Amino acid sequence: MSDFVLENVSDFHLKDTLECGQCFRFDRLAEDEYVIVAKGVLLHIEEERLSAFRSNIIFHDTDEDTYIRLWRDYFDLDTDYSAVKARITEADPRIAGVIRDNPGIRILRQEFFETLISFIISQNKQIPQIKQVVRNVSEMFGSMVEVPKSLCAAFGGTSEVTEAIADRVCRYAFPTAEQLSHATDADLRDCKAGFRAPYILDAVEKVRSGVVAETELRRLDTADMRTLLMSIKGVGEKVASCVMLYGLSVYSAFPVDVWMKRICTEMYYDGRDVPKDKIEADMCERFGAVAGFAQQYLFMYAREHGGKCFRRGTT
DNA sequence: CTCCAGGCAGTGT
DNA sequence: ACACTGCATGGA
Repeated sequence: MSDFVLENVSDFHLKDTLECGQCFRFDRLAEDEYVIVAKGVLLHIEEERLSAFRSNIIFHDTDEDTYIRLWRDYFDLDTDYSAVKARITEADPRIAGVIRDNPGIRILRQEFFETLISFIISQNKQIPQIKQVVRNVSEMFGSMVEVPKSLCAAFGGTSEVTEAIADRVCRYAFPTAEQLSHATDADLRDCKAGFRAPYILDAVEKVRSGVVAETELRRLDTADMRTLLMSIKGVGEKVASCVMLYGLSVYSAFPVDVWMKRICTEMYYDGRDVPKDKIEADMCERFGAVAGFAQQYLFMYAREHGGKCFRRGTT
């Protein structure tokens, strides 16, 4: 199978989109080359930067039909990000600079169940550790995915999966609710989920039994959607917002975590300490239907700038 | 060693 | 309504 190439794409930067904290199922091969596992498929993807704002995107070993069926939706390529950016900038002109620093971030349209479990795992953990636990869970309970030929070639092999690939790349899809229903508390602790193990079990049971069903969630308005999600143990305000934004593509959601609180108190409350739910309500009012996009640009900004300051302070 | 990490549930006022 | 604490695990 040959590659599918999307030429001269704007508002798309693979690295920033994957590494802005919304997704945990990718492995980096090189600066602009990644392996992503989603929708039960392993994607070997590469970006060729033409300029600061334009790229070719190479979907290795992918035919056009698969691109249309899976990846166009996953990477949100039908959304006009210049319009999104215009609406954000209209709501707060100061964010223009933040967007200019990371103009290629997109909100991935990820799968609901995987997003739910992943963000339950995310609480009180750092991103590399979240990735590791999600990978452990996938390897223990998920199905193995097919490794494309281009990936073997990238590792110097011909067609067989080498040790190097197995080591660098997760080759297991995230498990379905049915598959995860076989997990015990001890299994999940072996995956290093720690105290989140019972939360995962509750989420799996509610999804598998239909108490929390994706189709029903999508029918509900955002308030009821959020309430239903929060009926799961281990799902609070922040995790519910993340599941809505990343796993159900509700772009009016605005997750507020420590980073978001940090930057919002600086930008909007003159450094005063404001509760997170108040911040969330205010930002949703300000940014409306594009709040989720605004949050993602701000998150990247907070992590880069805030992170640097902290590292300078401690070393 | 201690402290903290994309929080949340449980318990106390 | 709000403040405080414990929580598994690993890295700084």
